[in-house]
Amino acid sequence: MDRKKTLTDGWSGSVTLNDVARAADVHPSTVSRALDPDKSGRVKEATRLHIIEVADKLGYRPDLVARGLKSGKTGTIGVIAADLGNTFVTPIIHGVAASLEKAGALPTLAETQDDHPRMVNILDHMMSRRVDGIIAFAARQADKEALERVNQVVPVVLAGRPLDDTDLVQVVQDNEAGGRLVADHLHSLGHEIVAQLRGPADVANFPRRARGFTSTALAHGMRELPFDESAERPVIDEGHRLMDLLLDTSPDLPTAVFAHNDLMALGALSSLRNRGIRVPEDVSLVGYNNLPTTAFLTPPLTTVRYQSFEVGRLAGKTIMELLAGESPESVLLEPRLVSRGSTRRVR
Amino acid sequence: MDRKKTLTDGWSGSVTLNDVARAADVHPSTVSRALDPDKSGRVKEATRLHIIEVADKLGYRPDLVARGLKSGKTGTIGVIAADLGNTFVTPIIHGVAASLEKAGALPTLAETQDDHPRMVNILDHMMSRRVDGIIAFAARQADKEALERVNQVVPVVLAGRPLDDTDLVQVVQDNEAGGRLVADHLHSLGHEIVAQLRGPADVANFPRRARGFTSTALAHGMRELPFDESAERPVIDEGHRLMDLLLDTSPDLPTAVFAHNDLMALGALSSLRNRGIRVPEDVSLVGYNNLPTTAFLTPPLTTVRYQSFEVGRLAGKTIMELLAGESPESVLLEPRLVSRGSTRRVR
DNA sequence: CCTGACACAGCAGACGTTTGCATCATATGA
DNA sequence: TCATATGATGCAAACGTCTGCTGTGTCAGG
Repeated sequence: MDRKKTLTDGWSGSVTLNDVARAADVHPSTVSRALDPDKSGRVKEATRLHIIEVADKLGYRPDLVARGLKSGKTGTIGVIAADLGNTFVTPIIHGVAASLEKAGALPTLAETQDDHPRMVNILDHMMSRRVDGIIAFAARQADKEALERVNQVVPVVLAGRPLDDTDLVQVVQDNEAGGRLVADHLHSLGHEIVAQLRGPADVANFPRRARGFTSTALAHGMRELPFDESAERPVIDEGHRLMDLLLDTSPDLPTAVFAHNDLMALGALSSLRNRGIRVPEDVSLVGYNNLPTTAFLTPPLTTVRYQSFEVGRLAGKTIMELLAGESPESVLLEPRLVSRGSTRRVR
Repeated sequence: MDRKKTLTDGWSGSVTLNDVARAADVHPSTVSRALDPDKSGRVKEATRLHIIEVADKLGYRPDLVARGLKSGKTGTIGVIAADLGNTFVTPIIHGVAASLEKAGALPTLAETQDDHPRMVNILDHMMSRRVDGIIAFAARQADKEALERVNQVVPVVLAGRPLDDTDLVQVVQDNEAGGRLVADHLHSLGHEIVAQLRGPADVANFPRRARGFTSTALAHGMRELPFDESAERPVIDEGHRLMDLLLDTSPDLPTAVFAHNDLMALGALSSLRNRGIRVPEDVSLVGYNNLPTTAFLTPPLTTVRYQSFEVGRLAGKTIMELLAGESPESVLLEPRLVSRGSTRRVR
């Protein structure tokens, strides 16, 4: 029953239901029913075939805008990222797009740049566009209330970035477990003096990683250097800055450093290099996210795999389920440590 | 989870022009005019202020879907990528989003996976959604006809990936110049036997890079090893495969290899490493695109800077100009070589 | 006072679909 | 053969916004 008209077969511009109706000598409503798979049982088979033939010949394509106005559903999901320049988000978008496509929906994209007023504007704009739902992987704690308010009207799913104290459905990784994995790993290599380069404190991922790491390090009897400075944004430059700061202010040198994401690890790496500190001979280094290119660094970066594509895919799936009236649970994905050359046994 | 509409908040989506009209005790058309900056001169100042006040109090938000049906403009630009998993496209999307936002438009995203039928489906779907224009950075030569047909109805801009023999507006880099830069660079380092790892032949970028490289190499009297195999897709694995193939089949070893993009260069790098061939001591390696992490490889990768963000930004700007009835020219950006440690002087 | 100009606001018909209801013809059962 | 059920289609009213036209008043000029 593949009666889909493709552009390459010839596309006449804007043929409406009425045009088809006139050409097929029936009423527009009959055309509407004939073309709707759900309703087509209510039209005589012969009429239906005739209408379909005429529609095809004319190159009719339904106007999804008009349908959206009538039905209240636009088939569009708003997707909100913090920073499209961060390669971490690409796989998430990728996953979302793949997932939505199955349902015939399309993502529409905006970027908050981690700015709360911008987030509010974007939500406002998307509501005006009557998106059917929203997937946000840009949530900061400050955005919570606005997101929850939107959720009264259309489903909202948080992806990649969790939020504390909210009932919003979330599809995220267990960041605390991730932090624990890193501490376990370093402990198993014999490290005793460690430090963290923290990501922004109001993006819940980072405090959670920190918490998991600290508690486990403590449990193992490791010493974590007190260093509470955190990055403005989780980017290369900030990793560099924090590493410099740590080296300049700390009386002791850690034998291992946990940077809260791979980009910050990169910055830390170049900071260390600049000072002639070798990785992993002098200091072991761990990142987070497992960006595709980290395996090709020298040394290859030990990191924590973040299933970004999977997060996106599940977020897309989840929002479609919400739209279908189901009640999907939040998802907490398990992290996995990827041990490579940037960490090494001490002593 | 309970998802009933609450009609008491600003985003309920149920406050219409009619609601405002009723509350302000005027006709809907008057509200429409009062709220339209262009038409507001046709409404008495006092009435206008009153209407605005009421609209604000009720939290009125125009329904962009209804407006779109009436006006034929949706404020949405279709953005078509080949592979959202390729980090090369992120900055382009980023640039597009930044540029559209200024005009109050929003990108809506789809992915062809470099498959022609999918491209046709996507175009079809986007036309149904009545996008105002389309930016494609996924164009393969096979897609040309379909894209040109769409261009009869709404403006189409090609970004990042050019097309041969078309009148479509393009915002791309001068890939041939890029290829020339690489050959010049290798020549200046004294290389005489070189080879290319080619990207897919039907993505115009790659043959152009090849052409620029080959002609300049020839002009410099360098010898290019005959190796016509090209990658199925411009990804890490394919770079690895091609490098293996070259090493297995070529009687001579090149002193320098030009991989058509950074990801392929990464693959080539690991292929070389596996065989104990050192970079750059034994073979110099050049990539293309200047992905953010290439500078952190060991050795840091010599590559060609592709201004992806700028391409996206200009593509967005261009399509808005087309929508405004202007006639923007195609843009050809100049590449720049970024010389780093993966290439070295021979002899 | 009358006429015309003008400023303001209402009216109603689109835009392309969907859908409850009405209508008509035909088939069914007694 | 009549009444009723059934099946197929037409009718028209929406969805929320915009806009050309049609009234109203008010005011100036004659």
